[in-house]
Amino acid sequence: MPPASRPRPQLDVLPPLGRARQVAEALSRYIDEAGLEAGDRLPSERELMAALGIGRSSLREAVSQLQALGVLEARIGSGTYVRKPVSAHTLHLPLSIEARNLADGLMLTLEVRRGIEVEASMAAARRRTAEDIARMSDALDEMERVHLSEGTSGPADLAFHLTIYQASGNPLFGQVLEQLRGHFERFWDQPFDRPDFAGRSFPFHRQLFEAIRDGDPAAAARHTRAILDIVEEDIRDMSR
Amino acid sequence: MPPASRPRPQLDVLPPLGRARQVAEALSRYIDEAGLEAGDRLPSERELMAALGIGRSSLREAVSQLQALGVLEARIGSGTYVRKPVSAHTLHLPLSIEARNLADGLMLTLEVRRGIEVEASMAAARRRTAEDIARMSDALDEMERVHLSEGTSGPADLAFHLTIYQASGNPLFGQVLEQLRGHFERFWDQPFDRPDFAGRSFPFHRQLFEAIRDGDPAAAARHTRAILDIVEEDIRDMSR
DNA sequence: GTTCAGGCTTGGTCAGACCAACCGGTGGTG
DNA sequence: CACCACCGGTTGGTCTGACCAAGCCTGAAC
Repeated sequence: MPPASRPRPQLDVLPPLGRARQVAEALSRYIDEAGLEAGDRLPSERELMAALGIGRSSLREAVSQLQALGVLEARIGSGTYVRKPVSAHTLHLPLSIEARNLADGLMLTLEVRRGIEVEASMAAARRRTAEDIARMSDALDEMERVHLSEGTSGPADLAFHLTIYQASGNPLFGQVLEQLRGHFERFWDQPFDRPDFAGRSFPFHRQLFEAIRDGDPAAAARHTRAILDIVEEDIRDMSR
Repeated sequence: MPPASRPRPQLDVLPPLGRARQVAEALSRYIDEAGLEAGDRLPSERELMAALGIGRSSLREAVSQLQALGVLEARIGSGTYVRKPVSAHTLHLPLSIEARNLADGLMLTLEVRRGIEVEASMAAARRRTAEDIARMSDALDEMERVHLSEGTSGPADLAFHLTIYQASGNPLFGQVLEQLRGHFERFWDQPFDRPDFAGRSFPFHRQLFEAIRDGDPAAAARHTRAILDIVEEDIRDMSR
């Protein structure tokens, strides 16, 4: 403690906790204020560390954290890119699940998926806007077109479901399901090798759309269950 | 194994992507194999980097990532500690939620919770064993006892729901919901300040138990929804 | 106009150094 | 004997500077 005559030589206490956290927050704020969206590029690390007045280590640790949180993606020789836009008020809640169980059973993940997927459909039926309906309708048309012309419709199917998650008004649905789907599909080798995989679920998609469009949560839940029940059956068939 | 004609000087391609990822995985494996649990201490950074044969930067970036994922916690002058045990097979799904105010974040996570919670109750109603029923019954009795004597029942309520997750036969439910609950309760400061919080959900718990015991998935889903609806209303009330 | 080689940029890694907070033992003091 | 101030070693936190490898981009050669 300095003498009374000279109370304190302006000792602004440094980071009470986590310099990397501060930097990560600064980057988040930058992403928000600069209006960066998914795919956009951040300034180079050298520029950032100069602008923030910090060493490269600190900058890199912050980037590393945001990378682990799925916010950023660094590509060597190219730059650092935004994967999902964030702001300074973004709250991160990382979940961890033991994947050993998943390896021998995607049925377990499918069950969790069903719960979330049903709830998302119900939320969409309650909150969908006119734009949501238009988006879903377009995606559904495209999906049916691809399905009829090619017999299968992997990406188009995903696109349709994404519009549903979007219509739910709760971004968490899309985030959870996106990753769950990712790890889900990684388990079997050729999800689209069987051109008729989950093909029987095809007609239910329009019913699901109509239920959401008409604002009928119960029907939306029912049709979502029907689709996932078919997926479940087909998985059982394929694993025999 | 030196090549016969020396077509290649053994050029094991280095990290295709992410050295930090490899290190983080190595640390996860170590935590698993060493049987470390929450609160246990890791070797010092100097030891780790020597043992792994890497520079400190790489080690620190990996630790930084695991820290962002809530797995580790570094305390300066003391060491690095485990917050939640993981293994090499642990799957991380980082969620980000844009929460201008707490109540919004609460509602968003609650919605996801509801989906999973309902599905877990239905699964439990389908698959519960005699031991499950006994466990649930005990937990319910204890919860009711605590509730009547103390007016509130946080931990006992959690214990009851855990028996449901267990009865579902799907470990993923427990894993996801446990963490979702954790984040959930961290959002507001004094979850148990209001002794009557979610108190109205009290009677529904026995109905939920009976539905699961009787193997009635539809009723189980209904009562689970009723409980969470009350939680939702109370959140709305408290945030006013 | 196409191709490709070489240089520049960018992220990735390493090494060494110093700082600040913490921990534990040591020795003095009551 | 109990207590506590002190001090040095340990540990995470940060900075600097250097080098590497992969992407990219420009410009010369064909």
